[in-house]
Amino acid sequence: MKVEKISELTTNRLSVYLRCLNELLAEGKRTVSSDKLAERFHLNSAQIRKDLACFGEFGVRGVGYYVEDLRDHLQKILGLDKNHRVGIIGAGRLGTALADYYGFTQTNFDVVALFDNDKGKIGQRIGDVDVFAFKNFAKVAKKDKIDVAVIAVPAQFAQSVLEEVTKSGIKAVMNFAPTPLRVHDGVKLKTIDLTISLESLSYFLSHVNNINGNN
Amino acid sequence: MKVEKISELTTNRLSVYLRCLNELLAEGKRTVSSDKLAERFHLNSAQIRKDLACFGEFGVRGVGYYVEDLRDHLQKILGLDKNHRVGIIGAGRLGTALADYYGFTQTNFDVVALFDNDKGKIGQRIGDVDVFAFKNFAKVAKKDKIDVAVIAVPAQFAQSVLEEVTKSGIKAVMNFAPTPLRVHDGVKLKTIDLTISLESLSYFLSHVNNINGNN
DNA sequence: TTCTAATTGTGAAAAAGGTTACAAACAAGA
DNA sequence: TCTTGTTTGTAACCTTTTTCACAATTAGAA
Repeated sequence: MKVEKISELTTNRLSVYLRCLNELLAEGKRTVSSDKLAERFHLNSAQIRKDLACFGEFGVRGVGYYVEDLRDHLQKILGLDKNHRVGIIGAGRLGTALADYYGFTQTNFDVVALFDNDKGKIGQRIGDVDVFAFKNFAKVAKKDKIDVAVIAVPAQFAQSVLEEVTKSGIKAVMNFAPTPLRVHDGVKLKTIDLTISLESLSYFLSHVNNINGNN
Repeated sequence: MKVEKISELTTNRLSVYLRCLNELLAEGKRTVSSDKLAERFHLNSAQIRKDLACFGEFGVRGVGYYVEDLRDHLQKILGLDKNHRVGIIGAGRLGTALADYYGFTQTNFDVVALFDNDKGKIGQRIGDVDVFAFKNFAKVAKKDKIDVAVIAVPAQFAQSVLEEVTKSGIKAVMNFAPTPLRVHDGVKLKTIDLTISLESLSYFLSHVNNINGNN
């Protein structure tokens, strides 16, 4: 087992493995080999084994992995054994769509508050979630124990929102504003830039030759 | 200039460069060197030059790049000189949020139709866009010249939606369902999996030590 | 107990991606 | 025209990521 720095590519795959294991578990499978996993979900078996090896020896040679056992380990490794409390900044279409995104409600992420500057939105209730004034972020975040912030505001406000959020002690931020942001050390930022994805897709559309399938 | 296969990492960066150039253009800058570009937008100058070199020689030694000229080239390379017509499948919260996503309206992507199976939604108008029955996708896609499909349906339906969409001749698909999909050759699929991003974020939250800032 | 078949964990090779460093090219001033 | 200073385009190098290949380990059958 290596204690080195784990790359984001690896953690992304861990999430995929977890999903696969849950599926197998739902089918009542008790054990699975890295080969079977790889074949069924179109992954690479050596990579699965290597990724897992970063965190310990979970398999049994000659047998494979115990599905439930490995699932539990992965959940723990990914920090999904604890609940996370999410605050979304920006109560526009995207923000409110995210507020009841299946993935949030599905896993251990509870959206507990929306924030906005628009007086018309503050005080409203969207789904199960109240909209607060963003200027009260720190206060609400503390009271509601928010540990993940989602930025869903226009690009020009994103950096200052991030600063504010960071100041209040949040360590994990997901950014949907199509702009790169600077973060302080110790804060993890993940940006999902739809503009980049779209434009990149457009590239492949006008170069249909060089396409190699997936992703 | 190399005609090799261009990686997605490169096309993603091209989109970033384009954004930077537009910003410089708005400020009235006529030329820019790769060094200045890199410094200002926190990129790497050699990488910029290398990425551009895949498509031609756009710079002038001793001078740099002509901002407007390079912008136009990048737009062309990314296929953003033509308009794209987007159909979104799934008129739920996410689908409708995407329908008036700024990035779509902003760039050359027009959302021209939403599709759903829900009788209550079919025939409605959301923003500027009509909701059609998904079973009529091929027909509407042809009539409205849709060339990009966005999948915003629950994971269990995503694969069959993709098949249907592919059958109607669409070559570029963006998938928001948190599940990997299989595509036929010649179709470009880009999946944005929020569950993976969230769970990966969760990992870094419970391992706050190993954090190295950005992305 | 010994043998066989399966499967892990991992070092070594290969591929992909990113950075450094510099010759070649050009602009502008002497 | 020649010289100086700048900046590109790219070859060489380095790093990271992925894949290959196999010794080590285990379960179960003989």
